[in-house]
Amino acid sequence: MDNDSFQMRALNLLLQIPKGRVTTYQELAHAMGTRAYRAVGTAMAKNQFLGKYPCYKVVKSSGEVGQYAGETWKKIELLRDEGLEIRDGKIVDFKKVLFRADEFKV
DNA sequence: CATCTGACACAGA
DNA sequence: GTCTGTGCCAGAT
Repeated sequence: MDNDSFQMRALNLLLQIPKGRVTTYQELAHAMGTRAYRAVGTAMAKNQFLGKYPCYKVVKSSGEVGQYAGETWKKIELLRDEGLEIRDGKIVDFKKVLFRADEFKV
């Protein structure tokens, strides 16, 4: 199915993130039961099903937006469309909009 | 099988 | 709070 690879599992979890909320590579990996936060980012970079999966909702644990297909500005614009406030590349009230690992559906 | 890479995270200064 | 170095995992070479 669409859930047989590490990458697909990560992308699938993105669909659970409500509008106006974001998650981090760390939390996302933790929700998958692994510590491969590096691999999560790498997986996204190799395959972005932009439009299919909201990969722009995945940011760094520090609250910075992070990279996005070499066009970080676009990631920021998309996040702003979600209603998020971004200040100098960092999400305002980051903790408020953060979708924690334990919030993901079991 | 060995080595490098990367949309990251954490510890130390 | 910042900056630098090291560790991490899965996939690619």
